[in-house]
Amino acid sequence: MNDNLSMSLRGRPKKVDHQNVVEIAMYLYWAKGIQNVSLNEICRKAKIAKTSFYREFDSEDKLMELAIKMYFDWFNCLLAELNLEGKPSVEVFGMLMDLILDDRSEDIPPGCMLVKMRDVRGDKLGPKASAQLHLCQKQQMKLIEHFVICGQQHGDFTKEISIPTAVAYIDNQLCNALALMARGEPSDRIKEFSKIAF
Amino acid sequence: MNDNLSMSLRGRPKKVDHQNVVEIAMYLYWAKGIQNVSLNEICRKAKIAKTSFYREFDSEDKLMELAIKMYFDWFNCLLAELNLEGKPSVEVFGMLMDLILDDRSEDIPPGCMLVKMRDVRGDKLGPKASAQLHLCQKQQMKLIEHFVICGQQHGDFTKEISIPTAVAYIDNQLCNALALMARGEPSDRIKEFSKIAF
DNA sequence: GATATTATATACCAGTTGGTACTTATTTAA
DNA sequence: TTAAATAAGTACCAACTGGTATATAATATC
Repeated sequence: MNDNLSMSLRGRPKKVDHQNVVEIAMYLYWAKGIQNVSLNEICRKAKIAKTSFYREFDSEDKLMELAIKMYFDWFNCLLAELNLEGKPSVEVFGMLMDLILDDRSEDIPPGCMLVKMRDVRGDKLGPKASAQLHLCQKQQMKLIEHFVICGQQHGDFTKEISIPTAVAYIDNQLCNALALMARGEPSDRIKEFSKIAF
Repeated sequence: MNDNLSMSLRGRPKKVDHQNVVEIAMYLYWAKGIQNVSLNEICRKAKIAKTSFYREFDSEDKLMELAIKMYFDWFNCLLAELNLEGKPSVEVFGMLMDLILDDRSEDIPPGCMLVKMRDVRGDKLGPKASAQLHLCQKQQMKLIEHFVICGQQHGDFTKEISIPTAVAYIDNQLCNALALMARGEPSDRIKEFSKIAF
């Protein structure tokens, strides 16, 4: 039932499934936007009492942090499966675009949770969630930078454009495509856009 | 004091300034996002009681509708001043981009109110505000379409790209630039982006 | 001055939010 | 069997939301 290693042997056994609650929160945040999901709703969907929630997590802020982290880990698994390392830049960014434009399986919300959170006002997020979000965004930029530098070393890029500009431009294009997907734009149109843009 | 033409002569003279309330609401919606402004806050800032508000307007939804309309009218005035009609496409879209990238005067919030509302969930807006928003967005697209068609007739565009695609692409680029401005991105970077994109 | 008319102000409504005392249920160990 | 330990459930908190019933203040006409 509960495979938590640090569980104590005595007392009433817990029913709340920590990971399951984070997962439910993640999907809700992802699908509806983090601003449009209340803690009460999460408890209702996860079928736990709010008191049980507060025994397991210390605040809503903490739950958001964990949900963002879970999303980012999932996303990095997807990336790892693509085996991008060593591939030419055109192929790398083509595969990233395909990943974005891919029709998702039934349960996965459209768009990217992190992209959707780009424009969330800073004062609406707690310190933990805010820090986690910035960390993810920084790592994402680092990843793009890595592939830009690799590409430039292989002569895939014109040297007229500086690396920071190229990184920001590509990040912007990918985020833009994700935002369009989230908005329900047909993927072939987005593909056209990206073809023009690159 | 009150220059409303339809005011009645009898009874206690009203203090609430209709236009002023709409204006305050517009700036708050514009600056903070329509989801992050409550009616109570507007009343506080406009220094009127909520009952006075409900005497003047019939609902929050109505106020949002009026605020969106006021914004759109202001925006169209700006456009009219540019005298775009008859100019070649490159110049038209260059001027639009300059308008976007222009450092605004002290009191005007960054970005575009309508662009900020693009990703607001439909169920968070009342029917009136929702309808007004869609109307504005449709008119905006029509305007871009107008300039695209004009440009294509003058041979400014390659015919390889269909008109709907070109319209959507340009709209997307402009909205994107506005979103970047709202996010605080430096305008010279955005200018670089748009140079690459066009 | 009395009265009709209109606007404002106080105080409330039910519903939501994140968060918490306190009681009750379920388990293990003594 | 009983006591300790742990978790769940009920019922609440203050602060906020959009919206309103009702009392009161200020004006014009009679």
